[in-house]
Amino acid sequence: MPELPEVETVRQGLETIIVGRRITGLDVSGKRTVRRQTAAELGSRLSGRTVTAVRRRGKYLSLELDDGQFLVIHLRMTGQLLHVTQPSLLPKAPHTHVVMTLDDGSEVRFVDQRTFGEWYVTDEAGEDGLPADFSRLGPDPLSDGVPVRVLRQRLANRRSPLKAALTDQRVVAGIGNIYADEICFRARVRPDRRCDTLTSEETRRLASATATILRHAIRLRGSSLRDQSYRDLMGEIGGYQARHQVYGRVGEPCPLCGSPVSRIRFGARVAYCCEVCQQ
DNA sequence: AGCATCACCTGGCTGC
DNA sequence: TGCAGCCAGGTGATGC
Repeated sequence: MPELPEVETVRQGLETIIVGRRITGLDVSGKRTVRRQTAAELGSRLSGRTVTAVRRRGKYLSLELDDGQFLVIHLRMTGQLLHVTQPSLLPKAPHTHVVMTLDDGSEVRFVDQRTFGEWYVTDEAGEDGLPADFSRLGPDPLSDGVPVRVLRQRLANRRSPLKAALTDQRVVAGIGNIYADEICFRARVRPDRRCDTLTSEETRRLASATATILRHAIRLRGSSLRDQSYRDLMGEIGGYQARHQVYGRVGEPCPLCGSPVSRIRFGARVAYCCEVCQQ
């Protein structure tokens, strides 16, 4: 599932191949990917435009166009962007819902098995020069950082479990299921701890673990799980899954103390953790 | 306001 | 072996 490190890896790839390129065509075959406007409107607003920048906040991608519009893409759970340099040699994969053609003849294909992913175009910009809708999102740990005092203030009055807060995109943008569990493990705090019981020291460790884990995961180009639904723009899988300490490792020894990793449930959620090392 | 729950969707897995 | 039913999971809507 693409979270911040995976989306950032895709962003870096897109930046390389698309900035300065003109969009020459858009073929929308899926019914659900484009829902805020018609496929025809999306196509006509993108055609002929040149991409000037590719930016990201949390899990959202924004392609800036030369007329001030933004093409916003969210991969949700199974969305993949693939760059195909010789389209005639590579048949479209199943679940290909959008094909965007560039002026060098290459294609960016959007493949999304579960059709939760979304594409839309907007011209409403926020103060930060990103699409206005992004203002709902909390700070991006990579581009904005997560100062301890911000995290402390955002967690102090919440009664929900820590993992629910970490994956709430209004608190911090970009953390999902995998990295929330890894961050909690590194900070040695249980994912089901009530936020308002966290000590300053624990919050400090959470802020620090967030930065460390996300940066490391980006260096390794993200995590691909067994279904390999995450792949980068060139179709390559990531490398961070080998570094997961607790996520998906129920029963395996905790890297710190050796006791088996637990899969705990709270509310409708599941999390992996070491019940000895994490309090 | 803040929190919980559900809907959205498909393929793979589990258990009978 | 076959198949029903569960599970995964980010986000927005809805309900309490």
